[in-house]
Amino acid sequence: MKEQSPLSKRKLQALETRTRILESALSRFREKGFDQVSIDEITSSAGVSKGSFYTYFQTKSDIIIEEFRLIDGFYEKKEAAILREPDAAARLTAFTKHQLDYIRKNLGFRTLSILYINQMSTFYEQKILPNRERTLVRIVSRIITEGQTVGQVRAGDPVELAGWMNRCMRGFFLDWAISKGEIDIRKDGMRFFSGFVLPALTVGARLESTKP
Amino acid sequence: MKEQSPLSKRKLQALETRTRILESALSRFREKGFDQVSIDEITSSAGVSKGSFYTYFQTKSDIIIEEFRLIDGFYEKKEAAILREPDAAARLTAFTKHQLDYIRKNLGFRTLSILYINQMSTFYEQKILPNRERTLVRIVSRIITEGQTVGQVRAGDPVELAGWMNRCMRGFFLDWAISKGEIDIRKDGMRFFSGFVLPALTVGARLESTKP
DNA sequence: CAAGTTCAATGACCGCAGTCAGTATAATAT
DNA sequence: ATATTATACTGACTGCGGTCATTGAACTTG
Repeated sequence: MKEQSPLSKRKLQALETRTRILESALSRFREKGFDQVSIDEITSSAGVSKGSFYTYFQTKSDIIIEEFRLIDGFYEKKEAAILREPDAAARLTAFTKHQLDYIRKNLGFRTLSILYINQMSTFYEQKILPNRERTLVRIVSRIITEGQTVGQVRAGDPVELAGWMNRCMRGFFLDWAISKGEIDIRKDGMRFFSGFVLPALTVGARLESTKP
Repeated sequence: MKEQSPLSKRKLQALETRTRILESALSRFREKGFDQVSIDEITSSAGVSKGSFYTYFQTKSDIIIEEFRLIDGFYEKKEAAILREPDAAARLTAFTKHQLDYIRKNLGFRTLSILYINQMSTFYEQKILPNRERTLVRIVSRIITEGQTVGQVRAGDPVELAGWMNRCMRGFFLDWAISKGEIDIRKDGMRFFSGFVLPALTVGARLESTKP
């Protein structure tokens, strides 16, 4: 019998094993927290050996990376709603609101910390944070480009500006992670964005001087 | 009895032990790198037991924190030179140049990574990064205050603005750490500062629109 | 079919950060 | 002086992330 599927029995089993490990890990992380779950626990619960974990993931925290990829899908779903906003400033603000909400509700500062630590530690790898290919940069640079054509956004390479805005927000997320969630991510995050980041981008919102 | 000499024999020995551990650790870190040096190596070289390490430091990376405190002294030494610059923009630029230089030459991205990881991991805290008491914030907020009185800097709470500027730069340092030093800290750092952060602060440097 | 090759899977093993019950000794009380 | 308390210090021990030589099952080749 000719197998149409590109997945041979071997590949299928491998994928199955990988999925078992991934789901075992994620469900346990959610239940007890990353630090409270050992690789041995993950693998024995998944019914595989410890070594198998390392055929599919390079470090324990790589599991978290997997979950983080979902955020791009989230942005894509919100894109249409964001572009419905009337001007560039409102669009960027809406984007940031969605971002803060997603991170607060779906990631949390612990997961974010693990992500940052992973990105700084591992060498071989998947730099997902300052990656220009990401949906995040795509959407923001699109808003910027369109804003420039109608004179709402300052001049400059849209991709670079999007990266810079993104970087500033990353600074905020780092502060949030360090504060262990003590900072109010929505309130302080939006205040920082509206009060500092957005003015660096938009032309309309003139910076006021204290001297007339 | 309340009265106590700060130099009792006991305290002296304790301080001596602490110093021995600290210096053994720092010299070995510089020689072989943080990850390549074990606590056992540090303590046996210092002629003390492993347990002693943990009477003076809570984690291995706490040693790094110690070194990081020196940066405040560096800023203090540069303060006068920075304030010799003619206007707020030049002062903030000079400050940032010094900061980038110090971090590049004296810390490096590996040490910075360890610092960030430490700050995100440890709970019993010494939050030295987003700390409003730090020299960094003091100097920058002073520049901002003075800049506001002569109409060069936008309105707003100087301490908050200094914290925000600082936060943006922290976003850059995080990117630098993640990139493993691939980013050119001076070139890209100054471009980011001059092109994005400074315009968010100053009134003089008007943001240009592409539409006239 | 058998012989050879690939690679998923194994689990004993290692190195190391961090712990803690116990010891030694300085400071203080009697 | 002796007893008591405080604390610097010890090092065997634990738990866990990560490694790797080996095994055997799924594939390929002849």
